Amino acid sequence: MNSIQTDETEAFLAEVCWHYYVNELTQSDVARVMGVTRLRVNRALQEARAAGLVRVEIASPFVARLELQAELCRKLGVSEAICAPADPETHDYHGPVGAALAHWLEKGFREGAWKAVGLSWGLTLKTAIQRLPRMTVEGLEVVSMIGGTSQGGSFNAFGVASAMADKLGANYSLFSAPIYLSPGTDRATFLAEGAFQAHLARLQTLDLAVLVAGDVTERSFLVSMGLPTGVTPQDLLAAGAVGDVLGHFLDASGAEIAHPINGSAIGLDLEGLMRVPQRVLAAAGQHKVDVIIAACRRGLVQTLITDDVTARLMLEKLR
Amino acid sequence: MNSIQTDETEAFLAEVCWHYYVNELTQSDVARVMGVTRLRVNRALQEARAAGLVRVEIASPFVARLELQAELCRKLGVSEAICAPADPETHDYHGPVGAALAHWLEKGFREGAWKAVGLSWGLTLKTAIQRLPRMTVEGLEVVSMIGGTSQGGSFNAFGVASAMADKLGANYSLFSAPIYLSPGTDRATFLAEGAFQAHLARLQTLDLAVLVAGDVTERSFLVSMGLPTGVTPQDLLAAGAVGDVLGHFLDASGAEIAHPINGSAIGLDLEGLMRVPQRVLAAAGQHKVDVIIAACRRGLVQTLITDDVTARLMLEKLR
DNA sequence: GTGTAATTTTTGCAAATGTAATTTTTGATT
DNA sequence: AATCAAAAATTACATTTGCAAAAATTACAC
Repeated sequence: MNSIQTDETEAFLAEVCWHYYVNELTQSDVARVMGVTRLRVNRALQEARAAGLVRVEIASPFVARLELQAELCRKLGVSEAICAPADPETHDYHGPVGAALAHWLEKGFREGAWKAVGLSWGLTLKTAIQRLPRMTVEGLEVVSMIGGTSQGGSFNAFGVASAMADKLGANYSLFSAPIYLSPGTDRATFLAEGAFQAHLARLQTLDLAVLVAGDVTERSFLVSMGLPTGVTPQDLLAAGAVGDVLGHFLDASGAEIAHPINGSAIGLDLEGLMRVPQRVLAAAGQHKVDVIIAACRRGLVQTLITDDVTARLMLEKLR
Repeated sequence: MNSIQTDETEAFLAEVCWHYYVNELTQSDVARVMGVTRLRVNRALQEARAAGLVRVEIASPFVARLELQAELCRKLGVSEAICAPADPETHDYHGPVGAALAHWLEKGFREGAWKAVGLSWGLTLKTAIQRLPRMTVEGLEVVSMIGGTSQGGSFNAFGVASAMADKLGANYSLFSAPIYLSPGTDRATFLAEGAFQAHLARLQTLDLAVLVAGDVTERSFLVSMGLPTGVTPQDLLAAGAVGDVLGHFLDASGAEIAHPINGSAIGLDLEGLMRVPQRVLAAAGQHKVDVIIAACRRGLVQTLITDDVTARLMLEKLR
């Protein structure tokens, strides 16, 4: 073996570290003061660090969040995770998460990262777009990735896409269609319509998909207002669903559940979504923990934006 | 003013520090990951350090002693201070301090730093010499700097000098004289004696003086056995004495007290001592706190060897 | 003493860091 | 819209650090 011999006494290590870190001498100076060679000082510092003799502490509340984010990246396999600070009182996640998404989007737009942005819809997304500053993004196109409900107001597909386009001085296009085909309608026939074809083509050119996630309770607008006639939340739960992304219901492992509803969703399917180069998911809340995990496991998510409370719940679940 | 504008948010600073210190990226990599320039990372790190955001902690019991030593250097104006670890039970300082002095001397001898070493005498010094390893120091001369008492055994001037010379294979020379002239004896006449003249000449060539300090109580052998007839500890205390170095009694400020005894000491006087290029004082114990401080204030001491208990007592006094 | 092995020190160099000068960009003002 | 001032990025360079190869020293066995 050729491992270099390094076994200085702790007193020596401590003194080297002390001169170097506390007194802020250079390694050369430490060597001179202590009457040894610079090499030994250099090695001593490495040994001390390896032995955990020196511990750097970063005294900032932000560090906890950074650690949380890194842990999320590791455990969920996403390449970026952002934890907005949740309001611990109300745990109204829409505010912080919306702001974080807005900030993230703003940065990207400013860098000119995207020309065609695909949107889903929901309260989280609406909040984010509200907080987006008014700015001009040259040649940007906002494209809705799924159909909308007939009700639902400003957080519906129409409201979300138009609000964003308005904020950014962009054009937008959306499906003039419900989320789900009614049972019996032939999907191919329906989509053969010229307007839909043009829109579907646009979806192939997206360079960013902004996703949200819904759970399978009445809290989800999709569930409470958008499900096709005859489909109940209980059906979906029975099929293993933990929530939806773009109207496609996933089980805990991230696979689409075996239920006809996934075949009748109007819009970009998950395979198509995977071809969009950049994908961000903004979602938070205790009830969404499972679907967020599922979406990440499915590999849909590159950037996850959530809040610290939800993040901790997810990590707890993944432990 | 031309102070560069650096006012990053704490979140930014924390993230930079986190990547740099926790993840151990280089500054360039941090810059790349965070999408900023290396310069900003570099500045951020400096700002964070300046703001106390990063705190390096050295987890070692030795650090406390290093800090103690640095504090002693600063407060006492000595260039080197060594605190041996005292036995907190017995607080027998002779062992640790003796060992520390022995170690310090051994290092110097090994480097061939000295050719002529001046000694005082006392228990501390005797202990140190006992712990000195047997070694050969080419051409070394051991010289006693003061006279001795007629009693006192192996810690007396004779015992100390001969023991050290024996350990180091050196020659030694000493005063065949008491510490103090009896009242009435003329100093000049007494020292005109040929043997003394030769010895005094040797004292001019010393390159190291090994000093100890005594207090003004019966615990000091000098006080209990060596004082000239008619001089009592009370006399000395009344004159402001806090202890002695080389038989010269000092007041709290380090000045020699106005008492005839300082004029009748046989040996190197303090002015002569100051001409010895290197001077080390080994002393510890609660009762010696004042005299050690005094000796340092007088500028007699370059290297102070004591124990941590005494060190803390001294710093407490100097606060 | 002599040779050999192990260790330490020296030396050299590439990478990383700290810093200042220059250029570019940005934002504000007119 | 043009101009200016301020801020930021780029560039360039000196210092410091990390690391490996070569040289010197030391330790040890014979």
